[in-house]
Amino acid sequence: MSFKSIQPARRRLADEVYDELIEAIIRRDIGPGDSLVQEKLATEMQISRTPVREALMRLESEGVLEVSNRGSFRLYQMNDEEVKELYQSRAAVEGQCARILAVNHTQEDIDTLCRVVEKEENIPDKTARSYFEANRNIHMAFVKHANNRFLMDMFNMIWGKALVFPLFATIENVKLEKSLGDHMQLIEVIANGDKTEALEVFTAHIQDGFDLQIKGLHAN
Amino acid sequence: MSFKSIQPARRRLADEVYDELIEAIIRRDIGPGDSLVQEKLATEMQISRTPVREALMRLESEGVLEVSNRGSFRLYQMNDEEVKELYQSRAAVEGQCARILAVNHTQEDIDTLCRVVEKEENIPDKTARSYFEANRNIHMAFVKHANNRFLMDMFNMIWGKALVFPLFATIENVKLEKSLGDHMQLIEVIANGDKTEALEVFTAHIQDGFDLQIKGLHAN
DNA sequence: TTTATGGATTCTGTATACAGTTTATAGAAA
DNA sequence: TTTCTATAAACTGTATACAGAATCCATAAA
Repeated sequence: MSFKSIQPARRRLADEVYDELIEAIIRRDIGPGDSLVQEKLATEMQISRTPVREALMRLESEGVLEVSNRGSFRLYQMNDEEVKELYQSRAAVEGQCARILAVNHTQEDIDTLCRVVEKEENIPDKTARSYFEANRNIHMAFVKHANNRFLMDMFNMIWGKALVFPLFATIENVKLEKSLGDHMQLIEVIANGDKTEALEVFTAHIQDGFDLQIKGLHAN
Repeated sequence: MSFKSIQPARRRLADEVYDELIEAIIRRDIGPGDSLVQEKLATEMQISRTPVREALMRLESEGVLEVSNRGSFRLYQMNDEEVKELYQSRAAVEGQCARILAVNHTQEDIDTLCRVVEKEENIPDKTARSYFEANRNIHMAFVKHANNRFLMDMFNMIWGKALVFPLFATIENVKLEKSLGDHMQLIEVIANGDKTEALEVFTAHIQDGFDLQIKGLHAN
């Protein structure tokens, strides 16, 4: 008999670099306009250019980076129209998850989701980053319970891109608690079992998030 | 004044390899079980391992390939459950496009879509590949008209994965014309303007496609 | 005959070298 | 001063070299 290996694939240096770059973007160590030069990053991390290059190309294919000067990379900057499109695609993924969950859920699913929401809504500090992560964790819980690998992948793609545009800084001046308090109603509509209603409620909730986002973007 | 360059990014050798590999998968030159060895592919294409490696890693991150022996790659094989999940994610993306189009379309959109459907439903030969491409082109037209970069990206991701599992061979023994004839009704429901109805009709259509797929998979 | 064990083989991951391309710079021409 | 041009600098893209990990195979031990 044989077990499947726990680590599905060998961990490559490129994966470390990938994670590190994303962390740096969230920390705002990498800002818009910064040119990401392979050689520089490589010497900073004390490795060769090869894995750095691989990580950069992956981030490009995911839409986080774009080609700039001399073929090197910089952060991709979204405009308002693209932010709208991003939220529409969120509604596509999470709305479908709501439909699936409405039709197909156990009492245990509901209980788990309740616990997640209760835990996450208790954010430690009122920074935009805490809000962002609590919100993401809650929404991720819904997607996870829908049990669909591809919807999960898409969710991660979308929330990966989200960190690109100046989310943290811009949203700081907006009432965050309001939006965070709305999540229980999402669980209720799922428990209710009407898939069409579930989709509409999720879509409306995401639309609210979009409105907040835009308000934040235009506040400065 | 300055124009944006037409080719958005420099074309890299890795991109060529990527395209070539996908073509090889569609042609069934690369089959399930085949081990894709970097050195072998590189010498065949008369280039070095570097760009080959980059293309393989990209296909892995997209879920087309998975790691096999000694860390090299092979085709990822979906099981029935995953095929179901794939179709659910199609419904998420294309259902949302239908909602967008129902609310927001011009007469010109409708006319263009009609032309596309008429043109594509006239497939030259009755091979599974022709059917696959006609069907994809029709559905792609809807997504394009929804004017959303991210939904378009997701559509491509999904249909990229679709070529992985034995779609062509398995579906050959199923009535293809039936499904291909249903597309006009999709345009009608959009023209009708009810977004909820539009989503339901699209979802049902995709569900039909799934049923055909499963029938084909189990016919041999 | 089956089960270990050591070593050859195969193939990847990472580093490095080098060529080619794009941008910046400085000096000449207008 | 402005505009062009040639040269240098900055980086990338691709090839190659090499170390190390996983697998296979042959041989020896049980």
